[in-house]
Amino acid sequence: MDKTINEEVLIDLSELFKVFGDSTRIKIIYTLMNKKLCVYDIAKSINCSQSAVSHQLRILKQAKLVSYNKIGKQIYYQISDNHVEEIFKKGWEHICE
Amino acid sequence: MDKTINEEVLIDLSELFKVFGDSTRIKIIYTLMNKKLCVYDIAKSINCSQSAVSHQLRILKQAKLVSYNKIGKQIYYQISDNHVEEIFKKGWEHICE
DNA sequence: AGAATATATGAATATATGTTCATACGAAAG
DNA sequence: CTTTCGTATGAACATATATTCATATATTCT
Repeated sequence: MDKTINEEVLIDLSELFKVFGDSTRIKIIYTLMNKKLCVYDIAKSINCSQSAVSHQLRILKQAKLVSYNKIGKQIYYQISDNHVEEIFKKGWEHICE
Repeated sequence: MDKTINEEVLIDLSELFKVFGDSTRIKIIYTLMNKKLCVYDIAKSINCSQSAVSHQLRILKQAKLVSYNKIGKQIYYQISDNHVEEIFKKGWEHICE
């Protein structure tokens, strides 16, 4: 393996997939597809504690898989770009075949 | 979230991505793209011990991401289907933009 | 059959990770 | 300005995971 060019990218890639590789986070991603939701609604939707969701949202934010904007007291989260949904869908296809 | 239909699939999906979410495994996948290799050559290629590679190959086999066939003493591994490369590439695109 | 080679496996260890609980922070409303 | 609501955060705990080391298994070659 060409260390200078690829190794670092491969590590980044594994870290990207690691973010998708948790059931809470993948549920959050799924829940946010095509809509914005605040933390409380995400938690309710995936039947998980507010705290756990908040922790996982932090990881999703750091990985730039979700973005957010504030409206009043609430913070609305959304999928940050199309790649996220594409990766999700490719995985989904693999599962469902 | 519709528990009866989707929750289980989402868990499966997270487990699929979890397999991609390790640097050793993603290196193995990358190394196997477009070619078959035996365990020793994989290990040499990604600069990792034979044992560690073997352990990770087991996980990749279980997830049906790689398949293999025996030739003499050696076992040649390969990517099991196109989805694997597509998922890899989608992630790669996300990283490199 | 015995030696050598290729791979797999189990136990042990260290590390990483996710959840819970308690609490802090910040904004809006009264 | 105090209370309330929504969210974030830190510590603690339990669990999961990856690697190493030693060894087992299996196949080929002499």
